[in-house]
Amino acid sequence: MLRIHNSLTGVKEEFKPLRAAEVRMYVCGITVYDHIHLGHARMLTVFDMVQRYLRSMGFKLTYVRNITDIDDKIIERAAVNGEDWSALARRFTAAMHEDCAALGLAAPDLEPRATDFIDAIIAMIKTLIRKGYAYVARDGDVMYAVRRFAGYGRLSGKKIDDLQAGARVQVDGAKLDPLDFVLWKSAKPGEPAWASPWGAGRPGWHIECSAMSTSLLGSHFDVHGGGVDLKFPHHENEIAQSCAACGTPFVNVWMHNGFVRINEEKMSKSLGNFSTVRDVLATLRHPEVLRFFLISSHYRGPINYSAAQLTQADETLLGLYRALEDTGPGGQVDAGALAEFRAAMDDDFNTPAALAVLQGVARDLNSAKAAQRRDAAADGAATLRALAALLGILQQDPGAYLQRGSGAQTLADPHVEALVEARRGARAAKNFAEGDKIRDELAAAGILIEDKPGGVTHWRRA
RNA sequence: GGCUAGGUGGCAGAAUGGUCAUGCAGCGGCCUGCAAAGCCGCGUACGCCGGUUCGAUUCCGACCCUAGCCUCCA
Repeated sequence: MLRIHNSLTGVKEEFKPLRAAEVRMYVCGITVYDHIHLGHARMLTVFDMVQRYLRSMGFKLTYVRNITDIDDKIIERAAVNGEDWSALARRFTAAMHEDCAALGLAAPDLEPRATDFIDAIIAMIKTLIRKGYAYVARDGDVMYAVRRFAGYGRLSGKKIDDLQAGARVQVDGAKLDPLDFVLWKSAKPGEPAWASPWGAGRPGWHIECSAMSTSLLGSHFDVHGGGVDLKFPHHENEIAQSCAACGTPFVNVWMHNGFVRINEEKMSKSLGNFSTVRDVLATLRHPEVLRFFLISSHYRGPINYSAAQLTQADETLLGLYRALEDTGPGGQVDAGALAEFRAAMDDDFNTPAALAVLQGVARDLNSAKAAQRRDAAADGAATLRALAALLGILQQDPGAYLQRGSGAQTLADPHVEALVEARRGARAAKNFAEGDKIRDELAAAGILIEDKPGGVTHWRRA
């Protein structure tokens, strides 16, 4: 039985999809005006993990993750670059897809772009106006009247009066209430614009997600996810829009992943303390190290990013790959380990606990290998690979993975092989001094030697 | 100021009212020509103060500290 923490109620609940054996999930994606950073990578990886696990449970999943390809930031950045805004959006969409592929993320089933849903957005705004939830302000923008929606603040646990008392929200003369938010922005000269009943303009950010999610998944669906920073106001506003326009409940389960922090501070574009995915990946032995780091703690908690943390993730992953080394295909998946693993994942996607199960399997596998119990080793390897597949890790060839290295390589593979062979010859002749000298040379070049039973020597990069 | 999530051993990070998390690093042992890897073993961790309880890291209350949201942000 899968239990998921629902941000709407604040507790873990048994997960029951609206339609039997079918799950509809929407996740707020990226605004494409720059390269994605580690914070985005966490969100993408978390919901990739969720997606894989739901599918492994046998659910027919429709996973929708949008792309915001029209936004103030995009327009500003394009102006700075002297670039066409849509060209810039396309460029960073392509870059994001490259990064996602590098991270080993399965593509969502649908990846709608806001600019392809202008008609649906306009239709939704018309409905909101007709039903009295929205109004045209005197500057021509269309605003949502927050006080008309009774449930406003339920998701974020905020009360409208508290929000106003403390925050000193910037008062915009065109708004009837300071908390009202924009649904349609009238275009200023030179800005991208679409025709609408309220004149040329573009959609506000919040309405995009309401229009795309309800268009593709229906007015009432199972799961909606995103980073915690979207809880308020973005997701609160989505609820207000979708419920008011459709007249139905909107989402059953809200999931929010925690932040990536750096020096105990949120990593974000506005603070300027972000590391892009591609920069970080360039320092790693394999993108899987980043994925492993991201799933090493529970998705709802914060994680603190540092190079030392990535090194630790690298070391741990290395150990798991070592266990898989010299194990062939075949073998039976251990039902007990699988059940333990699923129990961990069923508890609100407890990936750290699931990883602990993997470690236990790896230990047994190592013992079996040491004792030359070939069948047990094959079963252990099959189990380890099968469980890890559900998390999207340990699917590379172990030997190749271990030889990859994470820094600049000082010695090419053929040279390494030649030295390893020379050392083998020296040792066979009991010339240990020479053999150790070669091993020291290799170590100085970042190559580590491991002698296996039967005169076999493995090498790997530090 | 309002609201939310946290404070676990050297580090990372789970669970849990009384028995093991797990990993990395460290120490001892086995194995090895020596290593490495692996296996076995070891370290009396739960922010502070009260309360409930036979017993609390785990429940309740106060306090301290950290992060986040209240403006764009995954």
